[in-house]
Amino acid sequence: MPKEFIPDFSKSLTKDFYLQSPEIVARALIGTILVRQVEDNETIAARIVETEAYLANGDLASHSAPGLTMRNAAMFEAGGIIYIYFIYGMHYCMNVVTEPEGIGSAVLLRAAEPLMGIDLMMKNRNSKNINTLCKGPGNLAKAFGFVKEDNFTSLQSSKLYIQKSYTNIHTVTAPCKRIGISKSEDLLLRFLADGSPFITRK
DNA sequence: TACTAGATTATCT
DNA sequence: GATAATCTAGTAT
Repeated sequence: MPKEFIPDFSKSLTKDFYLQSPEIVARALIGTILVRQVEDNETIAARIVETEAYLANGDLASHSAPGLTMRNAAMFEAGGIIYIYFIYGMHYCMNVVTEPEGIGSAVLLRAAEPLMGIDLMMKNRNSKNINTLCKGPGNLAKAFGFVKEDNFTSLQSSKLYIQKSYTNIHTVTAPCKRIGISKSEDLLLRFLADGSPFITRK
């Protein structure tokens, strides 16, 4: 960890950023910091080290592929909100919605490096291993305390935002195959912070 | 280190 | 009624 992280809402990513294509956003999010304020003024923050893009077109693995449904509605909103879904009967996953309204794309946050509120993350995860607190989309969402009620939440409020990175401690790897999908497997839409010990796997 | 099974339920066909 | 953008613990190698 290079230096202490200081949350600063004025450095949060703007609406325009989220209106870009999911591939651009997924790559650019590596190294940025997800910040969430919880009730008693405690702050949870973690540096994003792994993302996957889910496209509006030609991507059968995307939840948006079958068109608008009850579940994926958040993906069809304008970029800059989050899409939370429940999977395998027990896990939530957290996505950043991208592109303008009606398109249907998002970026799945798969792993992050805990920076602040680590005690709270440990409590949420019921684990003391800092290396795995936010490793994997289900774990990341759990560490941050995301639940289905957080679906559609804006990323442009002081309660929840993504802050620009202030150092480039990692380079972003060339895109590779996404994890855990059975359709459109060959699309290279997964981005990693090179050499980070917090990513799910090489 | 590598693979496998089991947990468990909202959502869509 | 089948499936799923997962995780963990267990057993095998």
